[in-house]
Amino acid sequence: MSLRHALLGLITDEPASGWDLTNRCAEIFGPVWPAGHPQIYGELSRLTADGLIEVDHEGPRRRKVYRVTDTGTAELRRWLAQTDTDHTMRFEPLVRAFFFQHMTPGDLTGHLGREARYYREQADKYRELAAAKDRGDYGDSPRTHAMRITVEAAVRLFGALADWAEWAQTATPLTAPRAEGDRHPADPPPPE
Amino acid sequence: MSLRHALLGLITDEPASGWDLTNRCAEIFGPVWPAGHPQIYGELSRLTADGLIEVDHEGPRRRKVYRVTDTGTAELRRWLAQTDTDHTMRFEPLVRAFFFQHMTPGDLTGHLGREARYYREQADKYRELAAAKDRGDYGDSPRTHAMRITVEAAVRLFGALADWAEWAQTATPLTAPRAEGDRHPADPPPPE
DNA sequence: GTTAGACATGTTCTGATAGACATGTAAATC
DNA sequence: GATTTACATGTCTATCAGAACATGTCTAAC
Repeated sequence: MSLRHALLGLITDEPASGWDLTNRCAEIFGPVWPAGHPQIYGELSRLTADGLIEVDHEGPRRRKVYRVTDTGTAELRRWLAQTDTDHTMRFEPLVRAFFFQHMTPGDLTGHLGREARYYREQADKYRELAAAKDRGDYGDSPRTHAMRITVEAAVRLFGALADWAEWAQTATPLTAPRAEGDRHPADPPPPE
Repeated sequence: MSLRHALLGLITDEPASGWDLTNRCAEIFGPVWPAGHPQIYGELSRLTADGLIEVDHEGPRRRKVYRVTDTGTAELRRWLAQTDTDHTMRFEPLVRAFFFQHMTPGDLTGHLGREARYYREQADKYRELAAAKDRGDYGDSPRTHAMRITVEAAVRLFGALADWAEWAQTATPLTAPRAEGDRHPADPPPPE
């Protein structure tokens, strides 16, 4: 359950409302840790109950602004320093890739083309996020250097996938030799 | 829910039991789509009920061997050809990385060192998997070329992360200039 | 013979996730 | 004045994932 710590981290960076956090999660974590507002509001209640954050009501609207407590800061740092982290990466496209052999060459290259475009977009998105930071678009407080390191990770990650998809498109007409009696599902049935 | 299709794909490659599939999932998909045996056995029941696979009892032990049906093959190909795929990559380390600024330089470099080692190991693991395939260690049926493409994706993915962690370690003593009144949580409190 | 380790298959419970449902306000445009 | 869009906060329910619980067999070593 790292949404808990993601929220704790964002609130530590600066106080924010549930609405803010919903948007910032979508923008910053995007596809690496998706979370809808139902989850976020629920987790905020729990964090408040546990005393890791506290809430102030602000403005004419009943807008709730959350601030981190000392306990919360301590917990964030404990989480960051943890050595036994979870490296699980749940990533369907890679699962799918294991079965590319069952696609026809045409299907496959079309598919890889779309993947390449998508990953390139994601890499660009994070590059843009870093640039926006550099311009100070975000009310720039502490996170500068560290932010750049992180964004670099995301850029490399998506960049590597984009490179791969482009390489795989040209490198692979799926014409690998096949064993006897080992028909591709897309092949016409053999004559009797 | 792509475990369904992962299993369908593996069974299409060759008939297998729940035990086989549990091990193959762990070995092949490893950290990109983890699945324990409770999930796998459950999904196999559902796949059987839906007529996508069928089961034979084999040997003295009540070992159940699953085979794909024609309906199952069709469903696999439908899934592969889908254009609106889910690109979500649930990846906690990247979430954590967004809050590196809250770590002390020492903590951070130690952390990055561990990350680098782990990712390098994963990349090597997939490289080895590809090499084993090339040697025909796996009773090599159809998946050769396609397998290599996939493994290449995994190698690049983990390789990019390893490169990043190594780069971040040397490139970043976390000494970025900080704004006035913007204390690092790990700093000693300022004198009164 | 018995014990240990690999093989093999399930259920159950708890927590995480995602989509749908539900409500209401402030500001800007028409 | 009415409508639309963005802001803002929640609940409910179904499904999914993961850990623990539970059972039993075959094979090889002792």
